[in-house]
Amino acid sequence: MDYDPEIYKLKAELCKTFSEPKRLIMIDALRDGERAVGALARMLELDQAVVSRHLGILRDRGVVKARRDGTSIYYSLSDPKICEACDLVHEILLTQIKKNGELAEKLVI
Amino acid sequence: MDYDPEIYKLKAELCKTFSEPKRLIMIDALRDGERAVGALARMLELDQAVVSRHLGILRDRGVVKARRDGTSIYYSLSDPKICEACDLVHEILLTQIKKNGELAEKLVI
DNA sequence: CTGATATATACGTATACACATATATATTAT
DNA sequence: ATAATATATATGTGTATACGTATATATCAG
Repeated sequence: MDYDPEIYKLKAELCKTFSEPKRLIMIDALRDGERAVGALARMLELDQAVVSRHLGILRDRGVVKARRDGTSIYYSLSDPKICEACDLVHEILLTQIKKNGELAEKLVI
Repeated sequence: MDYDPEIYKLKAELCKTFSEPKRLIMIDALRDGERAVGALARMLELDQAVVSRHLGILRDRGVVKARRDGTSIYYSLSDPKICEACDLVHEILLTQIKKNGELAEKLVI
């Protein structure tokens, strides 16, 4: 079997980018289009430094791209497939919750 | 905006499950069907304890399920969507690499 | 019950990450 | 040049996680 470790390391790093609740919320908030850092911070009621740091991480991993306009920096998703991936994770989670619900019912009986 | 923190926490935990190269390799190794712990360890040339621990993490997060047969425990993917999600991550990564390649070419010129 | 095989876990250690706070940088207007 | 606004980063701290090694548990054959 030839599982190229380098590729899997990169994939894991990309997944790690999605492994933080606030970053996932930010990604969803960027679905409708670009947002400036401050706008995102206010919208999500998060500290400016926190938003900036998380956006920096997303940018370093190529998940979002930045565009400067004056003093503001606008961030947007770099690939529509990122939304698809998040949707899939959502579906997987819903399936899990549903299964657990059924299991809970069985245990109650 | 109503971003339910609980849901995003669960999503992030699920993504965290995918944030480890060895776990991603294991998931791919389980695409063809169930495998016992020892078989996986030999196949991937990993320590038994390491494989067991990672499988335990995947199991706790509902990514794989376990079936005992004698002294062996066979693990398999719990949801085909997990493969789809990994495929999407792979595509996103390839797109990134391609973009970086183009950028590199531009820089060379 | 004993030994053999398969799997899981406990412990110590090193590393990575997220946060709060404070500070630095960059751009524009005056 | 200076002030104002927007964004980024540095530092210290607590927490999580992955590993290697050793050990524990579970199942079966005899």
